[in-house]
Amino acid sequence: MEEAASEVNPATEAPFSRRYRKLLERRKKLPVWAHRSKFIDALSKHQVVVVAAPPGSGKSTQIPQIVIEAGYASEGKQIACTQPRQLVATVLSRRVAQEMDVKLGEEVGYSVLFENCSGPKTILKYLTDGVLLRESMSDQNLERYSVIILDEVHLRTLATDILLAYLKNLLEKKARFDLKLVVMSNQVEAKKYKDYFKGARIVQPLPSLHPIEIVYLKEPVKDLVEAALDKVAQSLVSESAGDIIIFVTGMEEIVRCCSRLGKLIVELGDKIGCVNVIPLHSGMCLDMQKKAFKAAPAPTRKGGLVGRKVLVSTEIAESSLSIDGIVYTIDCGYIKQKVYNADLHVESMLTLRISKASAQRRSGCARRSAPGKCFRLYSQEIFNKFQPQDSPEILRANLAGTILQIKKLGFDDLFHLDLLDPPPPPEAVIRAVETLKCLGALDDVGRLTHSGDLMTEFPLDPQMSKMIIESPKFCCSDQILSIAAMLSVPNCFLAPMEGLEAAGESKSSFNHINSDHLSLLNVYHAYKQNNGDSTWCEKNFINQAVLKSADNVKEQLVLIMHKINLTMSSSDFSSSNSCDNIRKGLLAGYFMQVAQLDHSGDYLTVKGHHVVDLHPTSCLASRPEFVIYNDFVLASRNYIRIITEVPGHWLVEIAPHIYRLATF
DNA sequence: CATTTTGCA
Repeated sequence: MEEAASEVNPATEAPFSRRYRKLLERRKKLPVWAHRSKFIDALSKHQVVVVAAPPGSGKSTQIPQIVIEAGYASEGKQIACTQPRQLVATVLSRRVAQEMDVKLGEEVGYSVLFENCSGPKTILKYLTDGVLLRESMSDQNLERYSVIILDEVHLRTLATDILLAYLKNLLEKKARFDLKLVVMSNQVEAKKYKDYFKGARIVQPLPSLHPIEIVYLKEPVKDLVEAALDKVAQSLVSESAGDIIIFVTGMEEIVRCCSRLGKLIVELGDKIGCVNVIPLHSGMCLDMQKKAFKAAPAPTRKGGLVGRKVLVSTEIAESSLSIDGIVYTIDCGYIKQKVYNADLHVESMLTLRISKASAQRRSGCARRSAPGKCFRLYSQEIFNKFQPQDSPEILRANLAGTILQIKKLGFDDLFHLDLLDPPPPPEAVIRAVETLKCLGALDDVGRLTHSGDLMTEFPLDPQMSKMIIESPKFCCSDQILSIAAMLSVPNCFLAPMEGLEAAGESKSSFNHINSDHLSLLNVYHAYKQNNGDSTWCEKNFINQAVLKSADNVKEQLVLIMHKINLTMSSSDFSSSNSCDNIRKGLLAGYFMQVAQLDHSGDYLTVKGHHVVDLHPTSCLASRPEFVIYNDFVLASRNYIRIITEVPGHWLVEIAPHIYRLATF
């Protein structure tokens, strides 16, 4: 339906404060606003508008503002603006709240609400695509929103792909005449989204970019961290002022890079001004991450050398994070990704080449405030061989959790959704359905069971959700929730270069005789007993930020338990059979991830018959006949990681549909 | 003996 344009309040009638109106006046002078009226016009005539934006055009803050200004926040409905990353969402929230004269409301999970200053009405909400997808499970028509803005759609997270298909279906079956959808992607991919949503209109804002100079290496280098440091030194000493961002692949490189940087800065002495080195990765709490947005240090004395900020970051800073002041980007050209192989039923971490699009986003970080410079630690020839776009996550992910969500959303399977690209290979889907059937989430004909329905309430892997909903049967809900929380945050053990030995000792003090899961629980309990004390964490080489978030996760999981009326039945951890019960609880979810000791002394996974080894970090003292494992890591050898010993007869007891007496 | 990206509540 083409709704009447009269429903849209003209901007002038909107009850915005004087400060906000002034801001609008100023914004209208920026290039992107030259297309303001065109955008509003498109929005009033079309249900779907695709914004084909060059990076750095400021669309993530400006488009929502234009939408609000055009009066689409009326009638008690909200406007959702999704971002692929939580960090981006919260930072943008703050920024927009500051720019518009708007109160920052409560922070709910990962989303932030705004209140229009003239009244209590909620008008804009930044959230991640995953959260919006979860919301649609309980609010099938997404009735609470009048406009949904999907940002950075071209990054193609699993949630984005499913959301796109879901929203497309919602519009096509005409469930929401009044819903407006704004899809924001990069310029290259925009047409694809226009064609996907029939009748969509493309709007193209102008970039507000400074030029960027790109420098390639002529020869390949041995050590990327050293090569990066070389470029940092060069930028610090001989290039003009401006902050630096270094993209590396992982935590280990970040730690190494930061410590080398520290030394480098000392060596350079008074040739340079004050330098702040800021690591940026997911194992840091939000507050620490937000430090990245603080301005570089001021010169130590008047007329002294200008201070600089050096960010050492993973992927997390790559998309739409416009950190002001960055002038230099150093890009290693690699990314770490989890890739799932459905045939082998194995997930592995791979260090892969980035795409051209990704390389462009990385270099784009450096051109927000001034002309920038990007050092690429690879040659032009190598760049030419990069894939043009990022690989969609849906093609390389374990789909079990997604299929479960899709069932909950009321679709028979993935193939009934009109996906943007050809669907993932049938093997991947079959594997996922098989897994869900084993877990009892789907019945023989593939319908969602009661148990499966409960599982969809948890934002976790199906095995983990299963483990949780089964936990009351083994009187260990509290402990299982703690373990689930510990498993869903990054590794909490610190291993600094200096003090590696002490760190190892401290780690083994938490060891449980036959279970890494229980060792993790020991860490959690010790952390709680010490009230999260930071000196305790430091002394024990525990990453406080990680434990903090584990604690937070656990709290959320407890809330979900209450919400779905599952009783938190747990016995005291010190009771004699408590450890056995917890291990049974683990098995109730992870019975498909079992490995058995072979005659030859190797472990074989029960599913898939892969030869594996216990990961060297495991605390298991012996080599028991049966172990359950949390994950399967493909590295120099096949390792299973986070392991718990289980007696063979438990398998038959707890998963009789998989293990029969005859087998053992 | 080998250490892992990001996303959810």
